[in-house]
Amino acid sequence: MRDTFAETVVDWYHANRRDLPWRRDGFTAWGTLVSEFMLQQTPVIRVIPRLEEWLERWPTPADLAAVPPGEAVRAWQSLGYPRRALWLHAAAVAITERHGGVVPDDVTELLALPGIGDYTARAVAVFAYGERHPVVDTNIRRVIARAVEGQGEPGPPSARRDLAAMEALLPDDRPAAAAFNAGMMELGAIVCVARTPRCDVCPLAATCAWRAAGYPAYVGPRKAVQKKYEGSDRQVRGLIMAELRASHIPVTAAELDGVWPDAAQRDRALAGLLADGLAVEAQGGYTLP
DNA sequence: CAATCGTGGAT
DNA sequence: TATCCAAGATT
Repeated sequence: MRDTFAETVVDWYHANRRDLPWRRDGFTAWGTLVSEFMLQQTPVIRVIPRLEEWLERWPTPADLAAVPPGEAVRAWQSLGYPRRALWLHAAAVAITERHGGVVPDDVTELLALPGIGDYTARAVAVFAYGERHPVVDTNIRRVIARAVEGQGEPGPPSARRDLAAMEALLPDDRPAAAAFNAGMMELGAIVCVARTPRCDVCPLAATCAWRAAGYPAYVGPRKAVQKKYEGSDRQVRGLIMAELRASHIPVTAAELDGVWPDAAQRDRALAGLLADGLAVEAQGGYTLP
């Protein structure tokens, strides 16, 4: 019985999917949108508690739109990349004002919202509304690179190529397409992982091109090495943001002097935060917006 | 296209 | 200890 590639993944997914909040019955499109924002570059395990707090406090886009953006940044806590909180708030405002408080199901309309790119727009359309689109995230890129292309790692991201590669595998049937998207992500997340793939339990092991070729080492262009975090501007921005989140009154410049010894770097970080709208000048100091 | 943007856990 | 990596988006 030769299942197709997609059928194999879908069957595996139905039998092995993790029980995650955004997969519960009755989970809203807004909840899906919030979860996808939080999951951008932040691991599932760290997202779950923040997501549940968030949706209890702001169960609809209008609820979030009604509070100052700084409240979103504060509730974001230490999920990282706090501009996402700002953009999520701005998206909630736009959804409330332009879409009657209903999260759009159309990819083009989703793409027009702040903080939503190729991945998030399709993830919301597919997982919240069951639309048929290819979804491509880092997991799916890795599974396709290995199982289909026979390479140990995906090449540099290219939205056009990556979406076309996923489209070529996508079932015609909408529910099957949604399950295939989710299944490919899940497979990449818990089996076909970056460091030590668990090929012994992989449903695609028998047909995997990379395995068949003897696991050749990746030869293509290496992804840029991530710069060291310790001592970086990112770290200083993070330290300043932690101060602002912790205080409900303006944080003075003198207080910020204590977060980092290098004044020039501190000033640069603060200027960046002000430019990004993550910090604003208040009487006698700085606060969240 | 490349650089920038947090944080924390795993190896 | 140092490096990698995580459901990306923007400029």
